[in-house]
Amino acid sequence: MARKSEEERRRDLIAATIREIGASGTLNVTTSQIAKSAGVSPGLAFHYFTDKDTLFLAAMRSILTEYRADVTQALAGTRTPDQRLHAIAQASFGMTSFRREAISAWVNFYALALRSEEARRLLSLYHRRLHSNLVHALRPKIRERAPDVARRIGGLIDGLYLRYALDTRTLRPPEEAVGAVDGSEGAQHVLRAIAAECTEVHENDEISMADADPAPMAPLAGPQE
Amino acid sequence: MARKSEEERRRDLIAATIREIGASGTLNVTTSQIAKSAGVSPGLAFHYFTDKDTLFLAAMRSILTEYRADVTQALAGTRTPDQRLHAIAQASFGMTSFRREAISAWVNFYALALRSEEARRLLSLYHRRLHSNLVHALRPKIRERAPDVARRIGGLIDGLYLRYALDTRTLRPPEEAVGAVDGSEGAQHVLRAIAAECTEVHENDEISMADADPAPMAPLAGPQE
DNA sequence: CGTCATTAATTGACTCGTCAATCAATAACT
DNA sequence: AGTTATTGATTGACGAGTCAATTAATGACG
Repeated sequence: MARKSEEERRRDLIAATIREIGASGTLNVTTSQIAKSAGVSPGLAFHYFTDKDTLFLAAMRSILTEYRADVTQALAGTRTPDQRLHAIAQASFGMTSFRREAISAWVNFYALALRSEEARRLLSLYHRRLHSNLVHALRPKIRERAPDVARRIGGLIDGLYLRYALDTRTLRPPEEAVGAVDGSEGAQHVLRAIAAECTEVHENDEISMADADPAPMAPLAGPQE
Repeated sequence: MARKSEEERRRDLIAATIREIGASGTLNVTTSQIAKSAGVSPGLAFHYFTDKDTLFLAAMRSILTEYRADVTQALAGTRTPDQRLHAIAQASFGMTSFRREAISAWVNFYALALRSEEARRLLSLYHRRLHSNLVHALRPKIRERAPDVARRIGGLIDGLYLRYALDTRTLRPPEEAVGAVDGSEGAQHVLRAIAAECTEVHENDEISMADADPAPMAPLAGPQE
């Protein structure tokens, strides 16, 4: 047997992949670069991963796992629905997701989803988890309206993430993060949107008694939930 | 002189670029492919565009121009703020933006923004235009809250676009658009979010008289506007 | 404790294909 | 005849994936 365990090598290679994608901003990174960054020979990457795409997907799974851990941790101490919503917003715009490496991985991951079924599966897994977390936190506040609202909030999180992540000020790899945009502003926006949605639901509930709107907001059922 | 005017050739090449990016889902398209698709020899692309990235950016500018024309047209006949908001939502999720080619261009464009300053400039141009349109339409309804709300609605549009665009059902290039997801659902969501935001603003205005909240929603000033 | 055989990780030179960009030749036009 | 678009063969570089050789472990046996 040789130096390191399979487990460790895979981790090293995945970490190197994320690092290199982060540095270059592209999936056009050579396996040699990645191997070098991981401190191994070019050939070894193919011993552990069948091809480049497999390696990328493994890297993306790793990013998703990190994000998931972040969310889980943030949700851990929460008791109220509002705390849970706050936790989700914070985690989505937290340092973990705003490292240049994570941004690069995410954006290129979206592009990969255009041509890789597996990437799309992974993406929809993320979507479902986020949606489920949001619904769980929203249900106590707005009952059956939770799924519908959650779909918008999920979209909002992704959209704002992309905007802040691709802001010229956020990028710039060196530590000269001068006017750096962190995610907290994004999290603020998300919480306001949630507040607005919840206020409106309550408003409508009160009014609908007197108003008797025949079809107050049709279902708009989505794929899951 | 030869067959076609410079103007025409450029258009052909740009159209071919968009077509090929759409077909492959990647920026990894060879200039030969593009040239062939445009009906010219491989070398000609470099006569009109200095290099590949320049060609991509020209293609993206073309997509943005199309989108802009769509929005402009949709806004043309409008009289009320609500009509304007409806027009923006419709255009953002209209057929123009949901062709596979446009989706592919957009998603890869986001990825390009990671490494190209010029792409980022273009992206922020799009952001500013959208924001400005939204503010213009929202101002009559919610006055000074328009810019803040517009930022969220803009983010929501982008996020939902990405979600519907990358939905497995939306993709699939052939015309077997069976359970095809079109954008209208996305547009519905955007309009609901706007409704919620506006309701909340009015709600707050009424309440704040009696309630006297010391700092009701701090400014959250953004880069533009 | 050595030493040798076995097993498996690791290496890195190599193959084979690909592609961006060039450029000398040519065709189309005035 | 002169000008300019257009061609397409070519170059030079690069990169994914392979593979035979090498190295490091393990343990069996003396």
